[in-house]
Amino acid sequence: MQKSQLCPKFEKAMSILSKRWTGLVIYQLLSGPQRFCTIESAIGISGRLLSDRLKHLEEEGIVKREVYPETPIRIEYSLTEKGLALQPLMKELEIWSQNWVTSEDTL
Amino acid sequence: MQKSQLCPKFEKAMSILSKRWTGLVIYQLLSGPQRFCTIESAIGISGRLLSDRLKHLEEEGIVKREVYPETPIRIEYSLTEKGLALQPLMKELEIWSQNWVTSEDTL
DNA sequence: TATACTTACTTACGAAAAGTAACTAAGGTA
DNA sequence: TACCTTAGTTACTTTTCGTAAGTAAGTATA
Repeated sequence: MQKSQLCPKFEKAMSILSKRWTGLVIYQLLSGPQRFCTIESAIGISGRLLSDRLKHLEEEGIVKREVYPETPIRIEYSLTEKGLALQPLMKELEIWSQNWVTSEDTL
Repeated sequence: MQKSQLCPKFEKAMSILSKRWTGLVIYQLLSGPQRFCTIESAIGISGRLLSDRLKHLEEEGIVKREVYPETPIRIEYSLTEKGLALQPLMKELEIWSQNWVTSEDTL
């Protein structure tokens, strides 16, 4: 097996998107900043994995985390400029899914 | 944990793209029909997983497989219309990666 | 005839990641 | 003190991945 011949930047971008749940987390955050439990129930991910994904997306500079010391505590996750820049891509995926994914596909 | 509130078609589309390697396989096939071993070395995937991914993409109607009984045998994989329709999305990912992925990110 | 070569896979198996559920920590409330 | 809320973490099982070796079909070579 050989090393890939692809552009490393593209490969990196794809590796972020092709990790399970990360795409959906980003998509969900495109509708605005929100807290942990909101994302959790919106996309149906478990706390264990959401915690992991948010941590990685923060490290990648795609998501930022802000703490509001209210009662009960509020921690909001939102997209950085880098994260928001994925909007056109998500739009294309919406278009493709509407045009090509049938209702039988979703069963 | 609750069920997701997202559009099922979009979720399905994302599930295809967020399975490891599928995005790269589709991207690679955008440059034209090609055989198993070409894809294998171009993106650095193992035969075991490439076989699995091509089978699934065929089931999804994104990839088609054609056998040419030459010597040695030639089996070509190419994108269907549904697969080709992912080109704009891949273009957006290229743009994003060029704008936002740094060379340090790729280390 | 037997051995080897090519492509396109498949099988076996240990390692890594994901899924589920229960648990913890911090802060406030009854 | 006991309990509630959010935001996680831990423990454990199941699924998926990665690596390497093996198989099958069809030539070609010694």
